[in-house]
Amino acid sequence: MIEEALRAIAEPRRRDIMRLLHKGELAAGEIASHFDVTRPAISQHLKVLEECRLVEVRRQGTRRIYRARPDTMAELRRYMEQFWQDSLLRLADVAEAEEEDVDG
Amino acid sequence: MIEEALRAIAEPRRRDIMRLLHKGELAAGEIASHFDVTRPAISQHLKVLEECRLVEVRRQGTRRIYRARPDTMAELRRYMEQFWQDSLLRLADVAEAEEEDVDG
DNA sequence: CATATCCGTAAGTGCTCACTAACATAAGCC
DNA sequence: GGCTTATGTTAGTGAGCACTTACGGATATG
Repeated sequence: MIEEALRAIAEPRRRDIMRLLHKGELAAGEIASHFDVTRPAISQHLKVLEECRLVEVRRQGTRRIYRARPDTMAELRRYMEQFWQDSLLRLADVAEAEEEDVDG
Repeated sequence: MIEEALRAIAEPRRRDIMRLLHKGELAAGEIASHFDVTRPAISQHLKVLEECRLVEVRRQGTRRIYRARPDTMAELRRYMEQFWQDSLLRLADVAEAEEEDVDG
């Protein structure tokens, strides 16, 4: 699930959509009006974002209001933080070890 | 460039490769031996990771030693942090505003 | 009910990509 | 120069995906 969220976020257009929603909730048509692609294309992106729980929808008359889900955003952030730590901290250790090799 | 790095990282197999390299540098064959896919598949992943500067290579005889690049990792991390902030902080504001709406 | 609005869905298309199998390249060893 | 080792590259394949066009469904309005 978090896997899907990461792949969803890796797509530029979907990040753009998320950035829009960070300013507040918007109807599907309002979101689509910000882009050059057709409305169905945005609708499909919204479906992907909804399925990985990065956004949620509520209906208001004929309109569908989308909003970002901070909980999933935070979850994804923690996942990435874990990845950075498994990376940067250990790489720092590696760098130190290599310096010792050079010095010794 | 940072775009490509994010897309590269979004692929599970490439994250697995990066996690291996976080423990220290490895030859291409050593990396491949950790996975069930063929060696060329790993070689192509390594090429992608190298092109977006997430890893770097050095040659040692017939072997090619790969290591992670902390600078690009850090750059990507900053990029994502920016994204989270454009997200979580603002969404917190939105939540407060909505609570006020409810209360008021 | 008829119409307009807002929006999702289905079908089709072209592109990207992860993977495999086969070949090519480069360095060490006899 | 042959032979082995280690690895990259090429061609081909199947799947996924972003996009468009055409259609369907649900809700307000007369």
